[in-house]
Amino acid sequence: MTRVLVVDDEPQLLRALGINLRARRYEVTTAATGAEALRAAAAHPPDVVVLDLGLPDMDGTEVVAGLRGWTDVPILVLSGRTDSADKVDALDAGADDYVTKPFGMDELLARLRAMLRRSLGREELPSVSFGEVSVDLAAHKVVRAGEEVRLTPTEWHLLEVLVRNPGRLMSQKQLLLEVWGPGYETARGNLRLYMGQLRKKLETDASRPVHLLNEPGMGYRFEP
Amino acid sequence: MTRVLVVDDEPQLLRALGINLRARRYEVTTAATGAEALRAAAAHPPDVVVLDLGLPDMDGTEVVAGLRGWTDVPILVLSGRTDSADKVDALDAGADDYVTKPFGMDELLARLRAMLRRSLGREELPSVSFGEVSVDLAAHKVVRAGEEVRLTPTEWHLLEVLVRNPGRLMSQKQLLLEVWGPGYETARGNLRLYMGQLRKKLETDASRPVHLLNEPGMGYRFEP
DNA sequence: CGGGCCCTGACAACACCCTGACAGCCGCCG
DNA sequence: CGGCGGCTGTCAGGGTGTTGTCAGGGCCCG
Repeated sequence: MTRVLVVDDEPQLLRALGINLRARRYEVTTAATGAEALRAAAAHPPDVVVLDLGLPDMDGTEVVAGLRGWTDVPILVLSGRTDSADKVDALDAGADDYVTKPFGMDELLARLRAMLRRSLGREELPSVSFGEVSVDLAAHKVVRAGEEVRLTPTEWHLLEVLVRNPGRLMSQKQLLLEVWGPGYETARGNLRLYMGQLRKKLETDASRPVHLLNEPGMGYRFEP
Repeated sequence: MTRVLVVDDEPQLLRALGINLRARRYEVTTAATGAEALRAAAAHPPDVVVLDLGLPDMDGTEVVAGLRGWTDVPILVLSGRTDSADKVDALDAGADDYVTKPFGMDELLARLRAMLRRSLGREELPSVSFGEVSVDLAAHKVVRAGEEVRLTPTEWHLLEVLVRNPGRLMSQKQLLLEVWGPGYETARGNLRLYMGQLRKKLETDASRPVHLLNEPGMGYRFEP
């Protein structure tokens, strides 16, 4: 879930933002001062920060600078001041967007979506690790104990389906349908063969698998 | 130099923006219609787009969608409409920022800087090296063991796509689509041919490639 | 006309996929 | 207790598709 840190000293606004964000299924944490905001961000790195410039303890641009010192998290600045110079200062300090109060909640949410699209949109690493093996779904790469493992297309496809459903039991029919397509639901021998290949290439002891498990009569399960 | 594409149908505004941007050492190209903007962006990919929503030939969000179909270039939208719904539509269509007219030039420039900080920061790779070869993406130049290597346009295009995705497996369809465009998805023989040319020109032993690798049945991978 | 450049077709070598067969394991039943 | 059938893991062989490479022809441009 996407985590938003909202920094504002007005309880009203804080509450309104919290309600709206939570209703959109964001995870919201709040801070009322700059110092608190920096602590909260460090303790629990957010995916995006909404920051009111008018804080009681420190200047808004200082907060921006304090965050920028160690993180690239997108920062959306709220301010009551329409002065152009303030906007320029905040943006040049490292903020990503600047919205003046009063603002429409739907516009704010749209701007948040636009920012998140940029930072998360570059897809967070769909990389799964188990034992001495790590699977990078984006790069189509499998590394075991530092060395790259070569997989054939079918092996990869099967592994991908299993890894995308960690801990879940996948019936043979499901796996055959997903990897081989309709018409191969009966080729159970095939599945055994490729599961064996994967075990040989990925398990430390192929004869005693730990991650690629079989449930007799039911199907197979990937356990991270 | 940073390249800005400014799309607006008001000659005045176009001139004002052009003067201010060029004074800040941006490289500016302009377009007065949506169709022209799409052509210009395709011919000469910009680093950032400033787009007026009020164009004579097409709706602004269509232009955004047309760009988003193939590029992640940051888009800053200008509009005379302060209506909140318009902002939401444009941002959700894929725009990154929305500024209402009239606007302060310094604010616009600060917003441009903020957008460029994000996208260029992420872009990196002006030059990539592997083995005895170095590829300068900006200058369109390839040097091998100190000597310049001559590449044909298609060879270069293919190499560029591979180098921009280091370590990642690129499917044949992806490569064909990116290099030859839609309609050539089936011309797999072509891809083999040009991959061979690149290997012959860049690999030390073309028959035993180390950096331009094939994964049978899946695609090709560039390994630095 | 000559020179690049791009595309097509052909072929050998290779990698991959499927099939069939067999042994081990387990639970069931005679 | 022993035989039996179902399920699983493993191995080897033949068929099929893919890849690398070469040669040849069309196109554009100087």
